[in-house]
Amino acid sequence: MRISELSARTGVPVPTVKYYLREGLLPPGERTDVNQARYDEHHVDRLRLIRALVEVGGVSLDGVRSVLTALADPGFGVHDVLGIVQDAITPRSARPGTPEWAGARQEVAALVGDLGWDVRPGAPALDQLADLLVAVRTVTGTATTAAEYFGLAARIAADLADAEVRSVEGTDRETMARNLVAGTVLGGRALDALRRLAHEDASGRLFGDGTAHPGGDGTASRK
Amino acid sequence: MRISELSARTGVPVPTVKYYLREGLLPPGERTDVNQARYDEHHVDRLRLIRALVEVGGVSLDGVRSVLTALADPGFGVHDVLGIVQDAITPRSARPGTPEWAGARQEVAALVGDLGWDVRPGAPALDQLADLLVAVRTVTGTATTAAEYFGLAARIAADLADAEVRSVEGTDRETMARNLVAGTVLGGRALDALRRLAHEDASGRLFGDGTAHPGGDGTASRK
DNA sequence: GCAATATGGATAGCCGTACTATCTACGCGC
DNA sequence: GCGCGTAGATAGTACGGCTATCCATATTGC
Repeated sequence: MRISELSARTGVPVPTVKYYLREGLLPPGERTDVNQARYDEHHVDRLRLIRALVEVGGVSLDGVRSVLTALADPGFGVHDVLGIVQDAITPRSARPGTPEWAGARQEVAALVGDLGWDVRPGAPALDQLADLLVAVRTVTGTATTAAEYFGLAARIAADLADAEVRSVEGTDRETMARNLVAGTVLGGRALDALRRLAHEDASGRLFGDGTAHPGGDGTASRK
Repeated sequence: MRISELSARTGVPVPTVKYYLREGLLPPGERTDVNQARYDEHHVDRLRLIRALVEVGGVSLDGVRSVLTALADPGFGVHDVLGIVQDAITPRSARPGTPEWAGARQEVAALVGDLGWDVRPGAPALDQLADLLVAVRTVTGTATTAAEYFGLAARIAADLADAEVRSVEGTDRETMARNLVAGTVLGGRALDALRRLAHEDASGRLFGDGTAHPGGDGTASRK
């Protein structure tokens, strides 16, 4: 197919497709002439994955590029691809170097050790957790420990992660890796959105003033 | 205190503090002369909250502004403030209007109804979940149902949300609301980071090749 | 008392990200 | 054979979040 059909099938404007080609997010089409190229289903899939990661997952184009590169390279196993996508979506820590940060980072490492999780010692998520611990202490003015603040969420995350990772098992490497990427990025957003809704429900039961939003019957039951 | 001390106490550069003042994120200091103003502890707290939300929480300045406005207005109850912060941090849906989206949105509403959650029918997180369902179907090429895809995460989110909301109870409105805001934003990031680590652990057990982490920062960028 | 520095206020400029527009030379399809 | 589509290149745009500069006035260290 030509670029206009690629655009029509995915809903991505032609100039944007050209831009992605320039940026190396899409492999060039098969050249049939000096100013003609042909694209195939693989391009459609790629483009759909890019848009899902960017629009719904909020991943930067730079992050998408490194993920796609790893996906396309059979030298990377499924587990390697996961590490790469995590590095691509984890914000880099802003304030390493202060003593309180170093302490927080230490606590995080200890917590992860206690949980028995086998993760890269340099995983950026560890730094991010240190950032978060510092931030929550600064904002609340309390001396919350890592175990207090992260404990419940960590146990819950372990259960969920197990189920999610197992759910992609069983197909070929490419499909597993792609689904693991989608699961990591989109699943993270989903969990966050669900948590917000659950917060709203819980907050309404605890702090609500009884004025149910129009359409509700005012009873605040659950489960 | 004067602006330089405010800057020193929070680590925020003076020009940025001025910018926040211009943008209405910080209330003006108490004027003592034609070109002198005084700031107090309240400004320090505000600034720390702003930086936590922006740097660690990834919230936009626009979102921060609406949150701070609601926090400062005693007319908003704790539950109202939560709704406002959620609206501020939930990305607006990109593709409403297509039939598949409408169907997904319908399914999401049904799922939330089944769970017995009492949430605003127009909560943006519901639209976001519809986006996610459409995206995951597009990427994987399967017809996953909302219950399948969201079910486990929803139950888990409910447990966690309950504990989190209860943990802010018991102080004055201002403190509760502030901690609920911080809990929503920072707690969401924390859960996401923990989930990534748990994914890494689970993936290593299932897909790992046994070669334990040999350094490397994992980034595979270009340009 | 006085120079050096800081302050508040305003305006303008910068940087990165992600596109979007325009231009050119050529090919395809009726 | 003529108009639209295409590939490729270059340039421009929009937005968010700062950063720099300027000015008139205050404060501070000596």
